[in-house]
Amino acid sequence: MEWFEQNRRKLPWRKTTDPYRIWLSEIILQQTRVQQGLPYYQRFINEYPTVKQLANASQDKVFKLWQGLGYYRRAENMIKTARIVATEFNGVFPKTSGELKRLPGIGEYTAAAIASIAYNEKVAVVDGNVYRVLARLFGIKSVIQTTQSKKEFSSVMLSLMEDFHPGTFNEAVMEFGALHCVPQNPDCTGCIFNDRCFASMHKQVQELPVVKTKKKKKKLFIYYFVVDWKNHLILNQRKKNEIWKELYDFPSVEYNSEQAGEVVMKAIEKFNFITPETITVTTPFSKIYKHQLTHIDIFAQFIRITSNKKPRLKRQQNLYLVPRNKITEYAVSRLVDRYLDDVKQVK
DNA sequence: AATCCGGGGCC
DNA sequence: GGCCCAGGATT
Repeated sequence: MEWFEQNRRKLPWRKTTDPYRIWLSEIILQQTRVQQGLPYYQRFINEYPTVKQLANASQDKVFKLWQGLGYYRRAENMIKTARIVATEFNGVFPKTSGELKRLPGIGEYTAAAIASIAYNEKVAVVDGNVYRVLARLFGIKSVIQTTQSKKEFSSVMLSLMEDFHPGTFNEAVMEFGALHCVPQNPDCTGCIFNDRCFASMHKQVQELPVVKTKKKKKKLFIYYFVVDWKNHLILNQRKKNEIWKELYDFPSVEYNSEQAGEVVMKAIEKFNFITPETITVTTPFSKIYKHQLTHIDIFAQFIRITSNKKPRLKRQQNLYLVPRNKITEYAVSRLVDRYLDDVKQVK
């Protein structure tokens, strides 16, 4: 707690106990570094200072503001929760971790964070920082991210919390993990726990915490069709339970292996909104864009198609004919954003 | 309990 | 190129 007092970063959500702002910061910071989330937090607070204003926002605007942050289900659940709080709770977030956890996008960690920071409830947070700091300090060798170890670390946190302010104590452990007890090459000789840290004394800093072995990455090959009709492009909103849910991209075909050009050309016929006789396909295709996600390596190629007949779009296909100069109003993945940057005449 | 979901920065 | 981040929902 003394270390935290002296070393804490000045972060905007630390200037307030407003549950809305605490909640917003926690949603943004799920699996996201503070430095990456910071500008997004500022933009959301500027645009939507209260939960009711966020609840009244359109999904498209919220997703555009969220663009580039990843894990887009967070944005979807964030809107849901904002609307529930605005309508069912009259704009006031529930005051216990148990009730908070029932809201979409709020799990054990986030419920504990909000309840302890905004409402002084004595509950412990367990995040990546907590796992690392406690595992090293006390030599806890349980494999993290199992239901059992989550409870174990939570109980250790509670035994340490004593009568400190719960929210401040939770933040202190996380901040210590984020700034000092970092994953790689921490400064153990300059550490306040130097004389009693299990990992440091037993030279197991690199081995702790014990993490599950990672699964092998899959590969995904996406061939995008950029269909142009009279300065309009066809956008596709991804709706299924797949990557980039709710974001916009172009009609595409996806494979788990690289495909020959003829196969891709043949695939165009499956799109019933254009007819092969009235289109011109520009060759060669674009360069291959490599895009790395946590669990997939994506290889994408963009194929420009000019149509001299108006595409027939059905609403249920989630396809939209959009004027070129309006494309920037739609939230897209970083992959598509990168492509649009490369061909600015489209953007 | 296992699996899926983004993007970025650091070493 | 691997690691991991103020995790949650679904299966």
